[in-house]
Amino acid sequence: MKLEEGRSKFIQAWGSLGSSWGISKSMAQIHALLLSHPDGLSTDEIMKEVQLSRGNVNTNVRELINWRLVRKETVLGERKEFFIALHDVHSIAQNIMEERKRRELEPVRRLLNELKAAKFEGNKEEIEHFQTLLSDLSDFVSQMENLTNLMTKINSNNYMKKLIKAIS
Amino acid sequence: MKLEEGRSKFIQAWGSLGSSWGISKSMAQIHALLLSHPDGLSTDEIMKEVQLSRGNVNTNVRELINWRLVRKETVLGERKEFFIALHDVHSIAQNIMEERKRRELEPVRRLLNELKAAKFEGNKEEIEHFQTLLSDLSDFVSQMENLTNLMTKINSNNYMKKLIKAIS
DNA sequence: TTAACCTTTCAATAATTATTGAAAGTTTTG
DNA sequence: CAAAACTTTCAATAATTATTGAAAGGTTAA
Repeated sequence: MKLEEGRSKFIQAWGSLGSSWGISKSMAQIHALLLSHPDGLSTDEIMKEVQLSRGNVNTNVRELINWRLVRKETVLGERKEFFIALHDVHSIAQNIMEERKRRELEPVRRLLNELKAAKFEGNKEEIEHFQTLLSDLSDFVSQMENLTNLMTKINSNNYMKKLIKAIS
Repeated sequence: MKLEEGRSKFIQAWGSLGSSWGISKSMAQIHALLLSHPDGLSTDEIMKEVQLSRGNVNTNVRELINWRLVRKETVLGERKEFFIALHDVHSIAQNIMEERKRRELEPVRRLLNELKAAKFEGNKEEIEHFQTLLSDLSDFVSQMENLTNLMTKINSNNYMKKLIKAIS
């Protein structure tokens, strides 16, 4: 298989997988493209390679920067900006986990805290069941947060990585 | 606050949070409703409570059953079916993780395996970079899988839960 | 200062995904 | 068997989300 063909396959497939990750196809494609080009690409190069509009590339590259998966770089003597993917897979994993925590867990936490603070009136048993539910869900959220933190630890500590694998 | 008000707030909010979890609003609302009713509800009761069409309720309840978050039950002497949520939060967490693993990780694994098996022709350095990328991403996927397994372990073992919390 | 070059914004449009509701299907009951 | 009670399906429609591209905004170079 030609390398170009492999890369292209990767980019296309990564794009469609993006949707199951809650990420837009364009964003995932651009990410895949940049991951496969160690030296970074300019907006126009990205547009050409993945066949997307300038606005789309601009938006999604900035979103990738928000996720800390891509950084902007300027080359001496060049006017335009180049975008370079973070290539270390542990950092990628960590940034994705952190962003997902922020987007998925924090809003839940906020809701649960609000409801846990309320004083309810009504049928005693029903109230109790509802409050148990809230408290259980809180535990769940905490557990997910712990797991995220644990992943950070794993990344920075190879010994711990082996420990985890061993007990898993 | 009236209990009914709290529940309703919970159901509405859970619904909008659903989208950040990659779950449709209706599915999340129905799930929240069933979580707050220990004895289960019938299709018509769900329709009434969350104001959704029969078709929508049917589809999403069945999706919740696929996720193993809800089970169907028939009551002696009643013709209709009742839907009961899984109320144990550890099992809920585990089923969600497993479903997400299946949806999010497995397709990536398939793609990576396919590409890793290919023999590429082209610039040597570029090929090497691309293959390193593939292999790194494989490691990432494995790590996520290990984390999922770890969570299962945590759930079945309270001592391990404390261990994780301690080292996190 | 102005032209060239590049980035950003955003209203319009397209694509995707969710929802409805009526019709068809299924099972139970009399 | 037919009617009643319920569930499932699915084409049509609505709602949401992604994408375009042209115009506006910046910045640098001549």
